[in-house]
Amino acid sequence: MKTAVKQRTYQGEQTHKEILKAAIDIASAEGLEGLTIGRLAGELKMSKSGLFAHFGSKEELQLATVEAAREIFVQEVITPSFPIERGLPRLQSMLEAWVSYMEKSLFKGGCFFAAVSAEFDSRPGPVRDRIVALIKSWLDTLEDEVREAQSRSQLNMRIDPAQVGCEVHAVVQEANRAYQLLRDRRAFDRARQAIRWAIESAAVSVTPRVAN
Amino acid sequence: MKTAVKQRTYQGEQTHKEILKAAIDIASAEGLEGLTIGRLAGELKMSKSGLFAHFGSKEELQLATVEAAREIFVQEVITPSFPIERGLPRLQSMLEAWVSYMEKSLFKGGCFFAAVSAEFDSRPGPVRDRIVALIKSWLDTLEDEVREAQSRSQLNMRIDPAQVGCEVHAVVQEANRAYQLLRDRRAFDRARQAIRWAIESAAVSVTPRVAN
DNA sequence: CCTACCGATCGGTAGG
DNA sequence: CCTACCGATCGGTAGG
Repeated sequence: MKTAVKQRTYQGEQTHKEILKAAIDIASAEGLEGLTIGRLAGELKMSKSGLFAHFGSKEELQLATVEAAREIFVQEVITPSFPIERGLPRLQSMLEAWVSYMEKSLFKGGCFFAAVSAEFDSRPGPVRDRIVALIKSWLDTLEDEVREAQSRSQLNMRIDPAQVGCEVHAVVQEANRAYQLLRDRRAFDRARQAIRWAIESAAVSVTPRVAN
Repeated sequence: MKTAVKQRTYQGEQTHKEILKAAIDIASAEGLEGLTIGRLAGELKMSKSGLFAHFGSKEELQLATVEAAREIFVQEVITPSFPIERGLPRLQSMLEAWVSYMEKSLFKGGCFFAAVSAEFDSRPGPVRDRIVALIKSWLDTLEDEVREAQSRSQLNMRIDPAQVGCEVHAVVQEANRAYQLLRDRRAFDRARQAIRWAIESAAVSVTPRVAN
């Protein structure tokens, strides 16, 4: 009896995970609104209401999908950089992990957060609020590591940490867009190059972009 | 009789323009799929089928909306820079016009092309094809002006024009995203600053980002 | 430009 | 987890 219950709970959890994996894939390509319950049920060969039972509403499904995507992002991009020394080394490590993660094209539609942040930037509600908070927090993490690099004399004290954070964020996002739209894989190395220049030009002693 | 016909044609054209103006506004905020015929008809206080008569299908409406948005972009960003001397001056003029155009927030959801390119990057079809072609053409325009600046000895011959084109494109897109998502108006000046640095570090004689 | 429809699909519920 | 529904809305059509 006890085993059966446990079995069912384990099965339920597995199903839950499978649903969210498929949901991230669909949402990265067609958005969190394009993620309809019927579409998702069809993909998983489940009934609509069977799937629906796992979540109370479409909004709850969207929020759970955002959370699942967040966990993968943290695991792929942030956690591997924890052992790295703080300051410039960790900043570079996180940025390289981020570019690699995009280059691997883990999800059908590329970066999940790039897709859904554009989709929800004008749709008020808890889903937008959560997406905004996560992106803000990632920008803060980058900015903070720039500040740490300054305090360790790895970057010039006179540059604005927010400015450098935004610049590196910008070029990585551009790589995702260029790849998704133009299918140009050179976009990833361009992002790496742009990151190097953004960091070098903020260094304590500036190295020119090209030899003159 | 003839006047009446002309009148009706003129009226029809006016209505057509009004529809597309509203369509761009809705699509910039809620996407070209969120632009439903019922929603658009409601906004314009027309019947669904009355509005539908102007276009043969939803796809035709989407394509017409993309074209209308393109015309506004050309008029706001590209045309004003035609009188400017080619090379670095024209490049800077186009980029400043682009940032200003975003800062003005002409449409409800910010940059139309930022919104719909993210939405359609995984939806094959003529709408995606058209959006991709327009974005490709804008990137080519920027890259071409970098090349012109090189041939006029305003930028270093050893830098890659595509790299600089992508970088400036990236930082302007980042400004739109940051403003739409975080409502931080400093994003526009950060974009201007990032453009200056991208250009300065590609100049014939490099100026450091900060005085050392 | 309108009214009056069509089948399909949406999010969601009842009941098991 | 299922079948069998609900009202609302979707893109689109007929006929005027």
